[in-house]
Amino acid sequence: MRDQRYSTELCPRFQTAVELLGKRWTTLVLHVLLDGPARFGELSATLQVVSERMLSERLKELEEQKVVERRVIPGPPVRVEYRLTRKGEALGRVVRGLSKWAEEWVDPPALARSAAVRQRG
Amino acid sequence: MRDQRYSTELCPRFQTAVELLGKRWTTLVLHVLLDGPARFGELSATLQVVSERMLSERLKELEEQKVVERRVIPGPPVRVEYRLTRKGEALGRVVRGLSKWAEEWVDPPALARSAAVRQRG
DNA sequence: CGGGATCCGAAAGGATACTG
DNA sequence: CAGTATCCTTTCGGATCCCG
Repeated sequence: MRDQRYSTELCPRFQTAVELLGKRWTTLVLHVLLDGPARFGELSATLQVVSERMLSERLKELEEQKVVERRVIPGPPVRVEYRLTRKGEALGRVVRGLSKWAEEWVDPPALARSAAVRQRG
Repeated sequence: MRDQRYSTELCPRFQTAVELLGKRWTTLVLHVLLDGPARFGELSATLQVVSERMLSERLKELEEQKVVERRVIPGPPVRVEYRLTRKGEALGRVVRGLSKWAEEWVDPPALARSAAVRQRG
């Protein structure tokens, strides 16, 4: 039965998750890190649509939430590697699920366009 | 191997999915609809943190993406019911996955640091 | 290389009032 | 009941410059 769970407080844990994945780029960053650890520069190069400022910000948030681990490799030049924690891998599986859903249900030509979106069988 | 897939174009389908779930409240709405069809007023009452304007906007987007179906029940009073489509149920399973992740990995005390729910005063 | 600090326009979203 | 319209504040995020 639907109740008041979401009234003012929501399920706090779920909300934390929502706010995390809800932020722009976060899901993309996680998706890339699913392929393995990467350095800041790599991430930045791979995710060219994401500015360095945003990338930095998102990584910091993910680190605070213990979703990614930041490892400094002494230099020079200093290198910094980011990798998913166990918690992050678990979240990554959710991201994979989203990715799968997109492959299965979102058809390429339609996208955000209006027009006729063909429904699958 | 990590490549340029995300350079400027990204995987378009995945990006569509990200933009959908990424919008504030969308995930919450889907989570509620997982419990079954609901009318606008019900959704609004359940999701008290979400303004009617936002709820309306998100529902319209979800409808355009064929994630939810809008059914008008003639009145008066006119009633409008929203329910997940098959596509929506599939996406809902992703949302459930996120919910599960939150239950399993997000510890309650940590939530205070994350931007709290905007209390309406 | 891997960021942080600042500025500023764009966009999201809340409050309120109104409508069919 | 199920939304719209309008206004106005808050936040987001891109650009740019700087630093260890």
